[in-house]
Amino acid sequence: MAWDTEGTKRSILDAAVDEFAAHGPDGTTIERIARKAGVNKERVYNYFGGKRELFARVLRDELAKVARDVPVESFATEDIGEYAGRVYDYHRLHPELGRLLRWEGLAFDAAVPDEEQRREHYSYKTAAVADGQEHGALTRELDADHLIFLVLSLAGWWSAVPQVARMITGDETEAEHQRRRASVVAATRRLAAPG
Amino acid sequence: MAWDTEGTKRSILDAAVDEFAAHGPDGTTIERIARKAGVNKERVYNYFGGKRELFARVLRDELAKVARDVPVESFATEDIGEYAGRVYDYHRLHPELGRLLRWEGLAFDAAVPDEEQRREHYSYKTAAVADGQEHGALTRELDADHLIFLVLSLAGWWSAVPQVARMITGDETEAEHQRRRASVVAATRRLAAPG
DNA sequence: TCCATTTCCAACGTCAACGTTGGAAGTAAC
DNA sequence: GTTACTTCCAACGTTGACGTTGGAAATGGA
Repeated sequence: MAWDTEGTKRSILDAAVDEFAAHGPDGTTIERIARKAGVNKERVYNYFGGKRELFARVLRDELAKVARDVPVESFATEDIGEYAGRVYDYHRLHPELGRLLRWEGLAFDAAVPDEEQRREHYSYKTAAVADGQEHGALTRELDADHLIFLVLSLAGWWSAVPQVARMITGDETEAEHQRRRASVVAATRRLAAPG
Repeated sequence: MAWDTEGTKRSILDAAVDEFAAHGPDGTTIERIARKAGVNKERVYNYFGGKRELFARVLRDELAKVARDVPVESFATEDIGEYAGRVYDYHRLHPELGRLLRWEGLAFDAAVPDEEQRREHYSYKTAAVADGQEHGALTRELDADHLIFLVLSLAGWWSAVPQVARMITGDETEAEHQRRRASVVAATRRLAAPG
């Protein structure tokens, strides 16, 4: 039987996303990742170093995905409310990213990997808001960096404390998800409207 | 030397808050809690059952504290912006609660302890918003449950993903905290303003 | 076909947390 | 001071994850 190095790496990464998102850096074991991927755990150490490095790699990959799937140029031309709706949709469809970010915030906080690169990633979003403000499409009452951050909070908080969301709003039926999305869009527009 | 059962329990609970907030349910070990409290771990099992029960107890205590320290009756008479500011302040001063809630959301989600009691806790807040809406002090564009939830998101997101906040807004100086608080208050008012 | 290289795994020693137990030390009632 | 009870801990066996190692199986070039 032929080797399939790339396939093995892919299996490991896929399993790692699941495990890290589900159990976090501490709760995840290399053994489970390896078992789930159908390989020996030595492969994980050999290909990706330790747990920490693997976590960083997984997070980097997921951030690349969201940047690809929910792009934004400028809120001078794009509706920021609809953007927030798309972010909400993304979180709902791919809960992993948000979970990974929150695990990271809880477990690491300081000493985040790839910090410089990620700072740049966010600076594009801030620039898109600043551009919208300059063109009069968004309020100037809030600074651009805070405005984008708060918009992300409206879209992301639901999955950050899902148990609280459930206790306040009731169970997560499909109808409730629609209602939530509509609230996120409406709230974002209220937050960002000029004048 | 005399026994001090209550004191021992207090020490354990205090240590448990620190450890759980810092490391979460998985990352926390009963051994470390016991060591920090200066007692044998058998005491922990004897007084509080296992790790899970202790976590539930700690969270319950912290929720009682915030309910006491940031009370609210009705947003018909109280400014919801200032309320959000107080929630922000509370999170900044007592990061434990937010961290515990996020650990809980990540580690347990379904199967939250004391769910009924906590649902009631939140229903008071929703009622305060509904009252504000009935008196024309708050917008009716958003449902009361979603509005309070989103307001809490504006106040809480900063500590939920502190690393993201840092990358977007820069380091957490005292000035930056002031700016954040002001943004939370302003954003909440924009979100909730009637008409 | 032979040999160097790469991929892969079973098995290992180490370490730390789990939850429990047997009994010592302290307290209170009589 | 004897008895009954409570508080406390040292020590235990068990389990599971860590990261490593020695070598087997597969590959590809000479």
